[in-house]
Amino acid sequence: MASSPVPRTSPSGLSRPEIGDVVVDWYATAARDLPWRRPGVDAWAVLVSEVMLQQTPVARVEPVWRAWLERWPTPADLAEATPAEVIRAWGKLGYPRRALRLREAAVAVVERHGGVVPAEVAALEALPGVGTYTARAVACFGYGQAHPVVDTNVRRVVARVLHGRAEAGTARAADLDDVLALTPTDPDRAVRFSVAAMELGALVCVAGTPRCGVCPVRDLCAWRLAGSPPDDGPPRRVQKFAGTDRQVRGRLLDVLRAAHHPVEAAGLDAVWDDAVQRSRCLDSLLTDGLVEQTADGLFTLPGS
DNA sequence: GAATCGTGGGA
DNA sequence: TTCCCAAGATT
Repeated sequence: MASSPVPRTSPSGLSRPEIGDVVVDWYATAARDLPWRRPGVDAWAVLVSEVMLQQTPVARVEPVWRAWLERWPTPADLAEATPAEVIRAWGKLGYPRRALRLREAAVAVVERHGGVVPAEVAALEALPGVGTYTARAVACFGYGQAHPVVDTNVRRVVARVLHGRAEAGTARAADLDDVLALTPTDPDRAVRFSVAAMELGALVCVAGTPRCGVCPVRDLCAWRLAGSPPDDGPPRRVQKFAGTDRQVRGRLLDVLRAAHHPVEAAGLDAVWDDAVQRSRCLDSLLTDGLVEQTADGLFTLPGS
Protein backbone atom coordinates (compact mmCIF):
# COMPACT_ATOMS: atom_id res chain seq x y z
CA MET A 1 0.00 0.00 0.00
CA ALA A 2 1.18 3.45 -0.72
CA SER A 3 -0.88 4.68 2.21
CA SER A 4 0.07 4.27 5.84
CA PRO A 5 -0.06 0.74 7.25
CA VAL A 6 -3.54 -0.30 8.21
CA PRO A 7 -4.56 -3.59 9.82
CA ARG A 8 -5.97 -5.80 7.09
CA THR A 9 -9.05 -6.47 9.10
CA SER A 10 -12.50 -4.99 9.12
CA PRO A 11 -14.49 -3.97 12.19
CA SER A 12 -16.06 -7.41 12.00
CA GLY A 13 -12.63 -8.95 12.43
CA LEU A 14 -12.52 -10.53 9.00
CA SER A 15 -9.46 -10.50 6.78
CA ARG A 16 -10.05 -12.25 3.50
CA PRO A 17 -7.66 -11.16 0.76
CA GLU A 18 -8.28 -14.49 -1.01
CA ILE A 19 -11.65 -13.10 -2.04
CA GLY A 20 -9.82 -10.21 -3.65
CA ASP A 21 -7.67 -12.61 -5.65
CA VAL A 22 -10.73 -14.33 -7.03
CA VAL A 23 -12.24 -11.00 -8.02
CA VAL A 24 -9.01 -9.95 -9.76
CA ASP A 25 -8.97 -13.16 -11.80
CA TRP A 26 -12.64 -12.70 -12.69
CA TYR A 27 -11.92 -9.15 -13.87
CA ALA A 28 -9.35 -10.44 -16.34
CA THR A 29 -12.11 -12.28 -18.16
CA ALA A 30 -15.15 -10.06 -17.60
CA ALA A 31 -13.98 -6.46 -17.68
CA ARG A 32 -15.63 -3.98 -20.03
CA ASP A 33 -13.42 -2.27 -22.56
CA LEU A 34 -13.92 1.29 -21.38
CA PRO A 35 -11.94 4.03 -23.13
CA TRP A 36 -10.44 5.50 -19.96
CA ARG A 37 -9.02 2.08 -19.05
CA ARG A 38 -6.95 1.70 -22.19
CA PRO A 39 -3.15 1.87 -22.15
CA GLY A 40 -1.71 5.33 -22.62
CA VAL A 41 -4.61 7.15 -20.99
CA ASP A 42 -2.96 9.71 -18.73
CA ALA A 43 -3.92 10.91 -15.27
CA TRP A 44 -5.66 14.00 -16.65
CA ALA A 45 -7.93 11.87 -18.81
CA VAL A 46 -8.57 9.62 -15.82
CA LEU A 47 -9.43 12.60 -13.64
CA VAL A 48 -11.86 13.90 -16.25
CA SER A 49 -13.50 10.49 -16.49
CA GLU A 50 -13.83 10.14 -12.73
CA VAL A 51 -15.48 13.51 -12.28
CA MET A 52 -17.86 12.87 -15.16
CA LEU A 53 -18.73 9.43 -13.79
CA GLN A 54 -19.79 10.80 -10.41
CA GLN A 55 -23.45 9.78 -10.14
CA THR A 56 -23.59 9.40 -13.91
CA PRO A 57 -23.97 6.26 -16.07
CA VAL A 58 -21.02 5.11 -18.19
CA ALA A 59 -22.95 5.22 -21.46
CA ARG A 60 -23.75 8.89 -21.01
CA VAL A 61 -20.17 9.82 -20.15
CA GLU A 62 -18.31 8.17 -23.02
CA PRO A 63 -19.06 10.61 -25.88
CA VAL A 64 -18.67 13.69 -23.70
CA TRP A 65 -15.37 12.43 -22.31
CA ARG A 66 -13.97 11.90 -25.80
CA ALA A 67 -15.02 15.34 -27.03
CA TRP A 68 -13.79 17.00 -23.84
CA LEU A 69 -10.27 15.56 -24.11
CA GLU A 70 -10.05 16.30 -27.79
CA ARG A 71 -10.81 19.93 -27.01
CA TRP A 72 -8.83 20.21 -23.77
CA PRO A 73 -6.12 17.51 -23.86
CA THR A 74 -4.22 18.94 -20.89
CA PRO A 75 -5.10 20.77 -17.66
CA ALA A 76 -3.48 23.90 -19.09
CA ASP A 77 -5.88 23.81 -22.02
CA LEU A 78 -8.93 23.59 -19.79
CA ALA A 79 -7.59 26.24 -17.45
CA GLU A 80 -7.88 28.76 -20.28
CA ALA A 81 -11.49 27.94 -21.09
CA THR A 82 -14.37 30.11 -19.93
CA PRO A 83 -17.07 28.82 -17.59
CA ALA A 84 -19.58 29.22 -20.41
CA GLU A 85 -17.51 26.95 -22.63
CA VAL A 86 -17.19 24.18 -20.08
CA ILE A 87 -20.87 24.37 -19.10
CA ARG A 88 -21.86 23.92 -22.73
CA ALA A 89 -19.32 21.15 -23.30
CA TRP A 90 -20.64 19.40 -20.20
CA GLY A 91 -23.92 19.14 -22.05
CA LYS A 92 -26.59 17.27 -20.14
CA LEU A 93 -24.42 15.07 -17.97
CA GLY A 94 -26.10 16.61 -14.96
CA TYR A 95 -24.77 18.31 -11.84
CA PRO A 96 -23.11 21.06 -13.90
CA ARG A 97 -21.26 22.41 -10.88
CA ARG A 98 -18.92 19.50 -11.59
CA ALA A 99 -17.94 21.20 -14.85
CA LEU A 100 -17.03 24.41 -13.04
CA ARG A 101 -15.05 22.52 -10.43
CA LEU A 102 -13.20 20.52 -13.05
CA ARG A 103 -12.14 23.76 -14.67
CA GLU A 104 -11.11 25.13 -11.27
CA ALA A 105 -9.16 21.94 -10.65
CA ALA A 106 -7.34 22.46 -13.95
CA VAL A 107 -6.43 25.99 -12.87
CA ALA A 108 -5.15 24.64 -9.54
CA VAL A 109 -3.11 21.96 -11.30
CA VAL A 110 -1.45 24.66 -13.40
CA GLU A 111 -0.85 26.98 -10.48
CA ARG A 112 0.21 24.47 -7.84
CA HIS A 113 1.64 21.58 -9.83
CA GLY A 114 3.12 23.01 -13.00
CA GLY A 115 0.30 21.69 -15.13
CA VAL A 116 0.82 18.07 -14.13
CA VAL A 117 -1.96 16.25 -12.29
CA PRO A 118 -0.46 15.43 -8.88
CA ALA A 119 0.09 11.80 -7.93
CA GLU A 120 -0.26 12.24 -4.16
CA VAL A 121 -3.67 11.52 -2.68
CA ALA A 122 -3.49 14.53 -0.39
CA ALA A 123 -2.69 16.89 -3.26
CA LEU A 124 -5.46 15.39 -5.34
CA GLU A 125 -8.01 15.72 -2.55
CA ALA A 126 -7.12 19.40 -2.29
CA LEU A 127 -8.35 19.99 -5.84
CA PRO A 128 -11.86 21.41 -6.31
CA GLY A 129 -14.46 18.71 -6.85
CA VAL A 130 -12.05 15.93 -5.87
CA GLY A 131 -12.99 14.01 -2.75
CA THR A 132 -12.02 10.77 -1.05
CA TYR A 133 -13.09 8.55 -3.91
CA THR A 134 -11.84 10.55 -6.89
CA ALA A 135 -8.43 11.27 -5.37
CA ARG A 136 -7.73 7.58 -4.81
CA ALA A 137 -9.18 6.60 -8.17
CA VAL A 138 -6.77 8.95 -9.95
CA ALA A 139 -3.78 7.83 -7.88
CA CYS A 140 -4.66 4.20 -8.51
CA PHE A 141 -5.97 4.15 -12.10
CA GLY A 142 -3.93 7.08 -13.38
CA TYR A 143 -0.65 6.41 -11.62
CA GLY A 144 -0.79 2.71 -10.78
CA GLN A 145 -0.60 3.19 -7.03
CA ALA A 146 -2.23 0.72 -4.66
CA HIS A 147 -4.96 2.50 -2.71
CA PRO A 148 -8.34 1.41 -1.45
CA VAL A 149 -10.82 2.94 -3.91
CA VAL A 150 -14.33 2.95 -2.51
CA ASP A 151 -17.33 3.93 -4.56
CA THR A 152 -20.97 2.94 -4.22
CA ASN A 153 -20.32 -0.32 -6.11
CA VAL A 154 -17.50 -1.34 -3.80
CA ARG A 155 -19.47 -0.46 -0.69
CA ARG A 156 -22.28 -2.71 -1.88
CA VAL A 157 -19.85 -5.57 -2.60
CA VAL A 158 -18.27 -5.17 0.83
CA ALA A 159 -21.65 -5.05 2.56
CA ARG A 160 -22.61 -8.38 1.01
CA VAL A 161 -19.39 -10.33 0.70
CA LEU A 162 -17.78 -9.24 3.95
CA HIS A 163 -20.60 -8.17 6.25
CA GLY A 164 -23.44 -10.37 5.01
CA ARG A 165 -25.80 -7.44 4.55
CA ALA A 166 -28.03 -6.87 1.55
CA GLU A 167 -27.29 -3.18 1.19
CA ALA A 168 -24.48 -0.79 2.08
CA GLY A 169 -25.28 1.84 4.66
CA THR A 170 -24.09 5.41 4.65
CA ALA A 171 -20.51 5.89 3.52
CA ARG A 172 -18.02 6.07 6.38
CA ALA A 173 -14.28 6.33 6.85
CA ALA A 174 -14.07 2.69 7.94
CA ASP A 175 -15.11 1.65 4.43
CA LEU A 176 -11.46 2.05 3.44
CA ASP A 177 -10.40 -0.49 6.08
CA ASP A 178 -13.11 -2.92 4.98
CA VAL A 179 -11.82 -2.82 1.43
CA LEU A 180 -8.25 -3.34 2.62
CA ALA A 181 -9.44 -6.48 4.37
CA LEU A 182 -10.42 -7.90 0.97
CA THR A 183 -7.43 -6.56 -0.96
CA PRO A 184 -4.77 -8.97 -2.26
CA THR A 185 -1.40 -8.54 -0.58
CA ASP A 186 0.54 -8.39 -3.82
CA PRO A 187 0.82 -4.71 -4.78
CA ASP A 188 0.17 -5.24 -8.47
CA ARG A 189 -2.88 -7.33 -7.75
CA ALA A 190 -4.01 -4.78 -5.17
CA VAL A 191 -4.09 -2.15 -7.91
CA ARG A 192 -6.11 -4.41 -10.17
CA PHE A 193 -8.45 -5.28 -7.31
CA SER A 194 -9.49 -1.66 -6.97
CA VAL A 195 -10.95 -1.57 -10.46
CA ALA A 196 -12.09 -5.18 -10.30
CA ALA A 197 -14.20 -4.66 -7.18
CA MET A 198 -15.92 -1.71 -8.81
CA GLU A 199 -16.56 -3.77 -11.92
CA LEU A 200 -18.04 -6.62 -9.89
CA GLY A 201 -20.44 -4.20 -8.26
CA ALA A 202 -21.32 -2.63 -11.59
CA LEU A 203 -21.92 -5.86 -13.52
CA VAL A 204 -22.78 -8.64 -11.04
CA CYS A 205 -23.26 -7.48 -7.46
CA VAL A 206 -25.69 -4.82 -8.63
CA ALA A 207 -28.34 -2.91 -6.76
CA GLY A 208 -31.78 -4.33 -7.09
CA THR A 209 -31.45 -7.96 -8.14
CA PRO A 210 -27.82 -9.16 -7.93
CA ARG A 211 -26.73 -11.82 -10.41
CA CYS A 212 -25.36 -14.24 -7.84
CA GLY A 213 -25.57 -17.11 -10.31
CA VAL A 214 -22.61 -15.74 -12.24
CA CYS A 215 -20.72 -14.26 -9.29
CA PRO A 216 -17.13 -15.46 -8.91
CA VAL A 217 -17.29 -15.25 -5.11
CA ARG A 218 -20.81 -16.59 -4.58
CA ASP A 219 -19.47 -19.43 -2.42
CA LEU A 220 -17.36 -17.07 -0.32
CA CYS A 221 -20.00 -14.37 0.11
CA ALA A 222 -21.15 -13.81 3.70
CA TRP A 223 -24.54 -12.58 2.52
CA ARG A 224 -25.11 -15.63 0.34
CA LEU A 225 -23.89 -17.97 3.09
CA ALA A 226 -26.39 -16.34 5.44
CA GLY A 227 -29.21 -17.13 3.05
CA SER A 228 -29.37 -13.73 1.33
CA PRO A 229 -31.37 -12.02 4.08
CA PRO A 230 -33.30 -8.90 3.05
CA ASP A 231 -32.06 -5.47 4.02
CA ASP A 232 -32.83 -4.72 7.66
CA GLY A 233 -31.82 -1.07 7.62
CA PRO A 234 -34.09 1.94 7.33
CA PRO A 235 -35.58 2.34 3.85
CA ARG A 236 -33.46 4.83 2.01
CA ARG A 237 -35.24 7.86 0.74
CA VAL A 238 -35.72 8.00 -3.00
CA GLN A 239 -34.61 11.37 -4.21
CA LYS A 240 -37.46 13.20 -5.84
CA PHE A 241 -36.88 15.19 -8.98
CA ALA A 242 -40.18 16.33 -10.45
CA GLY A 243 -41.08 19.71 -9.02
CA THR A 244 -37.78 20.20 -7.21
CA ASP A 245 -35.36 23.09 -7.51
CA ARG A 246 -33.04 20.71 -9.34
CA GLN A 247 -35.55 20.34 -12.12
CA VAL A 248 -36.11 24.08 -12.35
CA ARG A 249 -32.40 24.84 -12.31
CA GLY A 250 -31.93 22.31 -15.07
CA ARG A 251 -34.54 23.97 -17.23
CA LEU A 252 -33.16 27.44 -16.65
CA LEU A 253 -29.66 26.34 -17.53
CA ASP A 254 -30.98 24.50 -20.56
CA VAL A 255 -32.33 27.77 -21.96
CA LEU A 256 -29.09 29.61 -21.33
CA ARG A 257 -26.98 26.83 -22.84
CA ALA A 258 -29.02 26.99 -26.01
CA ALA A 259 -29.10 30.79 -26.20
CA HIS A 260 -25.86 32.24 -27.47
CA HIS A 261 -26.83 35.74 -26.39
CA PRO A 262 -27.89 37.11 -22.99
CA VAL A 263 -31.55 36.51 -22.18
CA GLU A 264 -34.07 38.78 -20.48
CA ALA A 265 -35.64 37.56 -17.26
CA ALA A 266 -38.93 37.34 -19.14
CA GLY A 267 -37.28 34.93 -21.52
CA LEU A 268 -36.97 32.47 -18.65
CA ASP A 269 -40.58 32.70 -17.48
CA ALA A 270 -41.75 29.90 -19.74
CA VAL A 271 -39.60 27.25 -18.09
CA TRP A 272 -41.57 27.18 -14.83
CA ASP A 273 -44.92 28.57 -13.70
CA ASP A 274 -44.08 29.19 -10.05
CA ALA A 275 -42.37 32.60 -10.14
CA VAL A 276 -41.14 32.33 -6.57
CA GLN A 277 -39.42 29.03 -7.17
CA ARG A 278 -38.13 30.20 -10.54
CA SER A 279 -36.57 33.26 -8.99
CA ARG A 280 -35.06 31.29 -6.14
CA CYS A 281 -33.47 28.88 -8.57
CA LEU A 282 -32.08 31.62 -10.79
CA ASP A 283 -30.54 33.20 -7.69
CA SER A 284 -28.96 29.92 -6.68
CA LEU A 285 -27.50 29.50 -10.16
CA LEU A 286 -26.00 32.97 -9.87
CA THR A 287 -24.59 32.09 -6.47
CA ASP A 288 -23.11 28.88 -7.84
CA GLY A 289 -21.42 30.73 -10.69
CA LEU A 290 -23.40 28.82 -13.29
CA VAL A 291 -25.21 31.96 -14.46
CA GLU A 292 -24.09 35.57 -14.74
CA GLN A 293 -26.05 38.79 -14.98
CA THR A 294 -24.87 41.40 -17.47
CA ALA A 295 -24.59 45.11 -16.72
CA ASP A 296 -27.93 45.70 -18.36
CA GLY A 297 -29.65 43.01 -16.30
CA LEU A 298 -29.71 40.15 -18.79
CA PHE A 299 -28.80 36.57 -17.92
CA THR A 300 -26.14 34.46 -19.58
CA LEU A 301 -23.59 31.75 -18.96
CA PRO A 302 -20.52 33.17 -17.16
CA GLY A 303 -17.66 34.52 -19.24
CA SER A 304 -19.40 34.15 -22.57
C1' DG B 1 -25.38 12.76 9.64
C1' DA B 2 -28.56 14.67 6.40
C1' DA B 3 -29.75 17.52 2.52
C1' DT B 4 -28.67 19.24 -1.84
C1' DC B 5 -27.23 19.09 -6.51
C1' DG B 6 -29.32 16.81 -13.00
C1' DT B 7 -30.50 13.64 -16.17
C1' DG B 8 -32.48 9.89 -18.57
C1' DG B 9 -32.53 4.77 -19.32
C1' DG B 10 -34.41 0.53 -17.71
C1' DA B 11 -37.14 -2.63 -14.66
C1' DT C 1 -46.50 4.74 -15.84
C1' DT C 2 -43.87 5.01 -11.89
C1' DC C 3 -39.97 4.18 -9.49
C1' DC C 4 -35.16 3.17 -9.02
C1' DC C 5 -30.76 4.70 -9.41
C1' DA C 6 -25.77 5.70 -11.84
C1' DA C 7 -17.50 5.58 -10.63
C1' DG C 8 -19.67 11.66 -5.08
C1' DA C 9 -18.64 16.18 -3.33
C1' DT C 10 -19.93 19.81 -0.58
C1' DT C 11 -22.15 22.20 3.08
